[in-house]
This record gives sequence, C-alpha cells and structure tokens, in this order.
Amino acid sequence: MIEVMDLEKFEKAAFILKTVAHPMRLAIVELLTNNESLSVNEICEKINGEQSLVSHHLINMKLKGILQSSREGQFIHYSLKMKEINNLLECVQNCTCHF
Amino acid sequence: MIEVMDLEKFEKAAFILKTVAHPMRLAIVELLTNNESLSVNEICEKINGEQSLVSHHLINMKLKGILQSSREGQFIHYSLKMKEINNLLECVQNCTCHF
DNA sequence: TTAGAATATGAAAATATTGTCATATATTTG
DNA sequence: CAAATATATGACAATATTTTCATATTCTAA
Repeated sequence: MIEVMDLEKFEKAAFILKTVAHPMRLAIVELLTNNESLSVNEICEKINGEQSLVSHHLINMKLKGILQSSREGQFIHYSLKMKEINNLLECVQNCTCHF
Repeated sequence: MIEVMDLEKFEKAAFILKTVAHPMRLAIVELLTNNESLSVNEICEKINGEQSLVSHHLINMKLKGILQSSREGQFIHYSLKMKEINNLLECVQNCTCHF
C-alpha cells in the first residue's frame, strides 16, 4: 500500500519561500533584520532600488505577512513581522552550490 | 554617505530559494531527505504526481544543483546533492503565518 | 527482436511574476 | 492654500514558471 504525501503543508511552506525568493526582497529582509524599522526611502537608498518598485515589493511582503508598516508623520516605517524569516536567510546562505 | 548593499549575494540565495519554492518540489526534497534515494516512479507514487510533471521538476532541481541522479538498470535514482537544503525546509516550517 | 516498463523531452497553452511609467494620495512646511 | 516630499497605485509590457500532452528513448525480459 502506497503512502501518499500530504501536499498541504508544502503549499504553505512554498508560499513563504516564494514570497522572499527574490534578490531585492531578500535584501529588504536582511535590512530589516539589522534595523528594527526603516522608511521606504531609507530602504530605496540602501538597496539602490527605484521607489515604485521597492514599494511594490514592500506591499507584497506586507500582504503576505512577512512585513508590517506604520506611519510616522510623513514617513512610513516598515519592519519585520515574521521574525523567523531571519533564520531562513542565514540558512540558505549555508547552502553550497555544487557547480 | 549612503551605504549601498551588494545585491549579488542575494541573487545567489534567491536562486536557491526559487528552485525549491514550489509545493511539489518541496515534497520531493522532504522525500529525499528521509530516503537516501528513490526512483522516479517511487517519487510519483508518494507525492501522487504525474510522471512527466515530476520528471520536469526533478530535472530542473538536478540542473540547478539541488539533486543528483544515477541509473540503476531500468530505474533512475534521484538523491539530494545539496544536503543543506534539509535545514531550509525545517526552517521555513518554523515560520509563523500571522494572518 | 519485440513488448512493456521507466524515464525524458519538447512544444504549446495557461498562468504568474517582475519591472516600468504615469499619476494619485497623504503629509508637512512656508 | 500651494509647493515639496514621501509613498502608493494601477495599468501594461516583458518575462518567467507551470502544466499538459504527445512522443521519444532506454532498458529488461520473454
């Protein structure tokens, strides 16, 4: 009798992985790991990214539960909501590319 | 003076993350974490996936250095090449979805 | 040597992601 | 209030990923 795996838990994991699997989004995650919170412009400057594109990525990660934001005057500060995402970044950087 | 981040390391990390960020591919990775090596058919059965689709995913992950394969008679056995990918899976499963 | 099983391949359709641009909204300051 | 700054939005084009289907290849066994 064949044991069939339950794909549901992998869908959840894939959802999170896909959300961060992008160089600019990973840079943002690292930035917010090292800086309790940052404004959109600070992020743009540090990762050298165009405002609108960075904004899209920020909103995307916020929607998916990775980030959170709060307005402080004219600025909007983003910070990590899913803190565990830190480990992920470290973890993938230990992966050796065997090419 | 603004410190600009180096996107290169994030490109590498994103490459690996993207390669596994898919439910079926994650299932395959877990399977091969628990089973030194498996044939394509064994994998198809366990994850309840169509042969051709599973094959595409296997070849994709092999190309990108995550898996390796070897023929044993009429079977082709796949196994993990990038072992560190184990940790990634565990790691992402610790991430809490704050919805 | 042919039939059947195991696996790969390639093209095409379906779908999703990414980046760009122009513009909108909110806030502060003069 | 008007101008300037900070951020978001939405449409669209460009690109990439995922699935499916039909078929090819490789191996084994009769």
